[in-house]
Amino acid sequence: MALRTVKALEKIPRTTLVDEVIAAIRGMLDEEGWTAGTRLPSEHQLSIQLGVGRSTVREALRVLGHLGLVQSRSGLGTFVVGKELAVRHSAPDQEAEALSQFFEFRRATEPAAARLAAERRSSSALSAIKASWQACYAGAQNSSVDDFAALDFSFHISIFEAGENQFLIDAYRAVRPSFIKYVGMVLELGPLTRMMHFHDKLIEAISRQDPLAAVRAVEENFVDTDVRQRMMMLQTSG
Amino acid sequence: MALRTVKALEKIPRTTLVDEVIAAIRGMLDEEGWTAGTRLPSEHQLSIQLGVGRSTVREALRVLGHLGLVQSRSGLGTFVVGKELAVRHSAPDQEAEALSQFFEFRRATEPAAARLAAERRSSSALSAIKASWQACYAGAQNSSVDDFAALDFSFHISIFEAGENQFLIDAYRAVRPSFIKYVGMVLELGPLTRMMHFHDKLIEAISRQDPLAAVRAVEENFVDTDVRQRMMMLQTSG
DNA sequence: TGATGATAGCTGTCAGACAAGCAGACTGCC
DNA sequence: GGCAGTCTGCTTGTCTGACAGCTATCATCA
Repeated sequence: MALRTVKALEKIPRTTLVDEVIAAIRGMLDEEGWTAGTRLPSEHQLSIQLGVGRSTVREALRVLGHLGLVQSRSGLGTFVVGKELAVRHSAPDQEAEALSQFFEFRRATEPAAARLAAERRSSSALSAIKASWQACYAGAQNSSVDDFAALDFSFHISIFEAGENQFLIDAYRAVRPSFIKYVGMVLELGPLTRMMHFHDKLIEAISRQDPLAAVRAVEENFVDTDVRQRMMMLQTSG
Repeated sequence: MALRTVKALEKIPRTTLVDEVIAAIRGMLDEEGWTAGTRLPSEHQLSIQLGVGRSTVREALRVLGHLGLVQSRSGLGTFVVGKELAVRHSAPDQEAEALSQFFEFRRATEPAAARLAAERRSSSALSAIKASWQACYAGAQNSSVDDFAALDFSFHISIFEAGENQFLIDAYRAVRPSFIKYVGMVLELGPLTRMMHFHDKLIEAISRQDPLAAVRAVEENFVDTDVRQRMMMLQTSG
């Protein structure tokens, strides 16, 4: 179980300009008191305001549009669809809060996916799950934490794919970056053995098409995972 | 309950070029046998191949990147992250399948959101829920089906917001277009009365911070909603 | 052999251009 | 006065060309 905690030269953040603009506009939605229906500044104005090119603003707005936050209408402008969460509470341990929310999200979606997978899995989907699991298992020997988390994600998404629900698949795939980040964090605490066991049970349940057992396997994986507490441990130890 | 089924001039499709490119590339991921790690054609090549400008391709790839389907790396290219579902089964009634999947998705996410909302709702979040519900109720009198569906979505997303889980909020918001489409379809079958009742029970549960009752209310709303069967009715009646 | 530097192709970003959509003002007619 | 049609200015949608910065590859040289 030699997970190299390599932190290669402490990983320069290197985010893209578009992502920064996305974050900036999300921030505006929070703070400017814009309610649903408000018109945003035009792309041109935004590009000046933020000091970037119009194409950069467009790519950002396109993503926000697909997230359902804004809606662009040709000739009219871009409008706020929903309002963001007013205040991100508990600013001090924002990371811990996000981590906790992330596991809540998994807990909400994974049991449903496991059930669907057990109900519908084709034989090829089952092979895909097993293959991902093989790669995951092999990766535990000699991968960096992040690489292993990526393999673990592949395993989980393969279960969603076996469930054949495009909405759930899309929703889960969208959290891939968070998965890698947070699972990587938690992994350093070393709950690998239990996770391995859980994977085996889950695959077996899906394999014999037993939805109840699949759901149970997933839910057991979350039991006594008080993430916030772990986060504290991580913070004090690191 | 005068939902005008207006179908104003049967609604010209009018999709944007970027969305077509997104669909085209998703199709490629399906059919070209690209596995995770495969490099896509360069943006320049894609723009030629699809007969559009490079910025259009870029906006599409940016969205696909945020969906977690591809990943662009500066200087290297764009790579497939996960593989799409191999074959969308049951091509004949694809709409019915999507509708069914959509309600599966709601069923997976809404109970979790209801529970969180009941646990954490701030008083302002509760006001927001009640306000959305007022608008929704009023809209039932004199809105088009689509407008009403949009109001209903606002109501539901306000519950997610009260739950204060950014991952769930994002996931739910992303299905807004589908919500409006499919809820609009189902509404024409007229289960409005029951829905109204459900909304009342849910708000009450959240209001008195009773997670179990909130979850129960949401789940009752899905009981005996055999969506596929309804879809058939819709098809034969329309 | 091994380090070094040039190179070619890629994404990231920008600026400028034009088409098309839309609301509101404006004009001319009845 | 009322109204239909037109004009105008602003907006998004799309395309093009340009350049910077990144990276793997490969030839070059010590």
